[in-house]
Amino acid sequence: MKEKAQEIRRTSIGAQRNPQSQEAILQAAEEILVEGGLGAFSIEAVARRARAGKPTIYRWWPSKTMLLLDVYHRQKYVDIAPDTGSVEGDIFQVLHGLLNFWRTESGGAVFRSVIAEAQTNPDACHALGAYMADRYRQGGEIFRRAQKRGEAADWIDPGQAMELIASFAWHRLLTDRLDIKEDELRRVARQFANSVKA
Amino acid sequence: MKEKAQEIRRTSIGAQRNPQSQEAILQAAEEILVEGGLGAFSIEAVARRARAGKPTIYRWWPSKTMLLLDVYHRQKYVDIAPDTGSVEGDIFQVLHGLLNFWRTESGGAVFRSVIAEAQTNPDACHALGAYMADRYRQGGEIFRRAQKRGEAADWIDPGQAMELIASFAWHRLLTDRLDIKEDELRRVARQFANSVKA
DNA sequence: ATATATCGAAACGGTCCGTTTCATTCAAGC
DNA sequence: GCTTGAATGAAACGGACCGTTTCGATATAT
Repeated sequence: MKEKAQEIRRTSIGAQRNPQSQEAILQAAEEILVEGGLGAFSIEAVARRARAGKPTIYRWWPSKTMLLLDVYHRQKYVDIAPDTGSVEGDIFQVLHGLLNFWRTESGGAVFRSVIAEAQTNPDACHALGAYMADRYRQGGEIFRRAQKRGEAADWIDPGQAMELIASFAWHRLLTDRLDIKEDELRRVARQFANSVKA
Repeated sequence: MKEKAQEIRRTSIGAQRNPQSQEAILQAAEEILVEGGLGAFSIEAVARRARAGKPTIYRWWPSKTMLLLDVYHRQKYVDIAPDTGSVEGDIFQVLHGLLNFWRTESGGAVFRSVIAEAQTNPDACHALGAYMADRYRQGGEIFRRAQKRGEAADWIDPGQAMELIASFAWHRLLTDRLDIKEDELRRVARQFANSVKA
């Protein structure tokens, strides 16, 4: 598991940022979040695992919160605006994709940590809010298409409709109930599809 | 603000728990959560504010998490199953009640802290999950009544429908967006009501 | 009267915080 | 080529909080 390259001590490469250290720090931070959660996430622990000095971390990340947000933004994206041809199909796809990603990849642990951090740190809360607003605007595409097809009512706010769907996924993530059965998830998707019907 | 009674030093009242200390500790814990959030919530801080000894706290609460959950369970309840005569009215009432309680009372700060704690502590997560399952079962009454009236489809799972509504409220709480305008909230209630229509 | 359990205060070793000091390494500028 | 200066990891600092132990004082229960 451990790479040889990580066992040799890194040192300065001159008057410039060492990308190997940056990568090692972000990597270590993510691993700690996945293995031990936000409770195990400390600058000391990250520095130890990355074989980096604490000043090196503090030089490039002003706080634990910012390092956490940086780890979060390195995560890969889940397609929040699939096009299956029907609203119900699209909604199911979004929910299935989100829950599955959070359950199987490292994304779940990282995102849980970001949300928890946002409850303590106003900066994290603001950053999270801005990011989510943008994603919901994007994801609202599902409903804009449905409105063009006449499948969704005009009074529906696409972004807000997407927020309701993501809210359900958040709730399952935060209560550790991502392992929803497929027929249950189909019923939820059906209900959400019903909610926008004309 | 500060009561005289809290300024005199409390002491043992014999071989039994001192209810004044218990009350002072829970009170101090709640105040700290409201004023400084979960980040300021430490056993040391609670002991200082309550003028209590740390061993006294640790004797009755095994961990910070359990003290937090105790504070949470002292909160007053929001009626999650009102009966206005229509599903849409009921849903609006539930959402309005929840958001308003979280915004104006101390309940919001405390609940945010519990959710955040649940992302770190499995005990808190399990306790929260069990509590929420029970509340959704109760709150599902709204939809059971609607089904009897023929206002809601039979394939709707009342508890699950209530979970979707609460999920939206959670999401607003966690992203610090409780100050939703009334007409927006009405649109959300309308959409949720639409989602259960036959 | 004695035993017992509680109370608050104080101090312990340990962890992590954010910062400072240090010797080392190497790019940039003269 | 030589000097300057920034970045690196290691070590140590004072401070906060952790969970625990010790302590003397208090008052119920037996």
